[in-house]
Amino acid sequence: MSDVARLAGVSKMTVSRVLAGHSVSEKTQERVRQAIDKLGYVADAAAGALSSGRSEFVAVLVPSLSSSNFSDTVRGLMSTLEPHGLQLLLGDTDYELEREERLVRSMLRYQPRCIALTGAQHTDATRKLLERSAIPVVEMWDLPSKPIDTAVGFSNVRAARAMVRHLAERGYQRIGFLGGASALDSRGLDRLKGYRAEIKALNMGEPRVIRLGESPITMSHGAPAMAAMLEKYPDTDAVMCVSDMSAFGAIMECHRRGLSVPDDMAVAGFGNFEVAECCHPSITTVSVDPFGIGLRTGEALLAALEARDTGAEIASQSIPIEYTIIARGSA
Amino acid sequence: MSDVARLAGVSKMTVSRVLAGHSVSEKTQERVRQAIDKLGYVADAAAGALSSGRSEFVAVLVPSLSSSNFSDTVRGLMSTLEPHGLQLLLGDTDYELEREERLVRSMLRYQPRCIALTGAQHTDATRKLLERSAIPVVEMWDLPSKPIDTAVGFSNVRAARAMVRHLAERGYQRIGFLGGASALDSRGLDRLKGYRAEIKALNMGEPRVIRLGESPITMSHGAPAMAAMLEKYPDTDAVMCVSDMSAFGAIMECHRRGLSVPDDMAVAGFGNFEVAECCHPSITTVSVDPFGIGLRTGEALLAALEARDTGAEIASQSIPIEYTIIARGSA
DNA sequence: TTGAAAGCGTTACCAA
DNA sequence: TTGGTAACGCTTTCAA
Repeated sequence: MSDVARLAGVSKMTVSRVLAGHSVSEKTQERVRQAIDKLGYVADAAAGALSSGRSEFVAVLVPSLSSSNFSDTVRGLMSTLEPHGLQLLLGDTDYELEREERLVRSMLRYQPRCIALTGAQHTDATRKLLERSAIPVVEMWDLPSKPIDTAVGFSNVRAARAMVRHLAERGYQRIGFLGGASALDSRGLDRLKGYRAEIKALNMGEPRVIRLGESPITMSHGAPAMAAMLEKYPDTDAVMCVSDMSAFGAIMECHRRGLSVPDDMAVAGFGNFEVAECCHPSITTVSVDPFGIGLRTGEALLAALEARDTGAEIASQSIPIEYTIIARGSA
Repeated sequence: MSDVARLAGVSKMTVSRVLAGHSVSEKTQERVRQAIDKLGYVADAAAGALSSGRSEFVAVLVPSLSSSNFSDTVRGLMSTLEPHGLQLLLGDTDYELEREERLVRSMLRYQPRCIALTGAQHTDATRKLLERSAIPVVEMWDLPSKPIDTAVGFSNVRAARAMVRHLAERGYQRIGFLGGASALDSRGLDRLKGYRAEIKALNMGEPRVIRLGESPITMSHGAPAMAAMLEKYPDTDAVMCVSDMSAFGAIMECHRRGLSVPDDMAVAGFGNFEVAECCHPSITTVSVDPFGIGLRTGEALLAALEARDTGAEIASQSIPIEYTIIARGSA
């Protein structure tokens, strides 16, 4: 910056002002810009952050980058935050709370302006770290009963209950659930909880649950899970899956066995992934809006930062994201 | 840090040394750690970077976060770089060279230690920026004829040619190509180029090309593209698709029309996405290794940094990633 | 509209 | 093994 200042014949401060868009006469601005171009000068953001006491980082933690659910949420966040010059610090927790804690600790070292996490479950140490950092926090994809600060999401329990009701209304009597075995995917566990609750509420007998494989649930989870279901509860007439991914795999397994979907076996998914619309039969599912969760989270974060700047006290809130049952060919 | 030092009864420098793992007596270390815990002190990475003149950032640019291809590459990068305490700065160029340039410019402000880009195409300004920054650069997913520095990828042209040969060897005579319309997806364009070249080399007549929709190519691109192909070249007996995603959509469209795959119409994909293995019929495809590209890129980056530290001059190289044709049911 | 000086929180360097 | 001092490159603040 000194070099630029010297070449333009001004002080460092003037260069700084030009870069920040503060009031500088046209002529001076022009000269400074030319000097910048000539030297290929790029301002050091770390120094700026240190000096001004405010970074332009937003920390974001998702359980898995390879699930389109979460990568879409990240895209939503990016599209909201980038225009404000904010830079995402992205971390993949791999569904592990300890990894989340490690990542939070490591990211906090960059003094992010705010942070978005996935889910309601965090280690005590994570909570303490966040509290101490005193920055705005948003929990995504869930509506925790005791949110740390703000939350943007929906109740996976209720969404799963709605799907069971949907299947029951369509006349299916012996409804099973295909989920993951991981004790760490709390969205998945909530869906299972919802399934159990509604089966009980509707007096539909013993729950029929198959749990197979680690999160993130992929297509290849579906086939063996469906096979296990048919083995254990041969008279099942419908299954709801924790994800469209496994629903797709389950349908393929039915095809392979010569079972017609939905006549011999109805299948429902969760998430409204692209495959649910494109495959045959298309998959009845719960449509959620991952990109929208990212957008709304971004907006909530911006609002919190704005409030902080103006000194306004902002009430932390839980922002519900709509979901809908989409009835298609598979159920 | 001063607070910690005071509480532990040492100087700031000693605290800094404890954090950096430099030689400090056991006893002192213990006291310092206790003080850190008690105060919940978190070192400021920006200040450290400023002082030491080296950040812990690695800039990474991909065309699209929603393609599992690239999110897997990002995961590969993360898994290699995180153990070394490096933090990814991730950017999504949305297949736009100008956006890439903007992102590079913005990321360079954080003084990343090195940078990974996707593809061989960049604006002149981007190239100049990278040159000026004088940090190690890796281009991924391609083997440019004039790499900026290091490259990790494979020839999409050759891979596509290999697929055409595979189909020809299987006896298909009238082979078409289903690709995207985007002029910016150079991996896609290279595959088209390879298709044309091999069709010509094998004397298979006029190329039959349908180009529809923007990148990233998704499942929903496939059905209309297949429809257009049947409209324009009704006697086509095989199509190769720029991606497994559109191949899946194309197969669904065949099912809808009562065409048997592969008897009435063979379909091949590209990428060996999960759906290619799980759907029915399973899809013949080119298996590439997106996670491996990320891994190797991370290793190349680490090697370059290492070399820089030891003062060794490292020759920039092009690292080829293997791909293979996987023959399955669809072709 | 512009400039000078102080200071942000850390690490490099040299001295003890 | 430890401590003091001077930077790192910027922005804030105050003065002109």
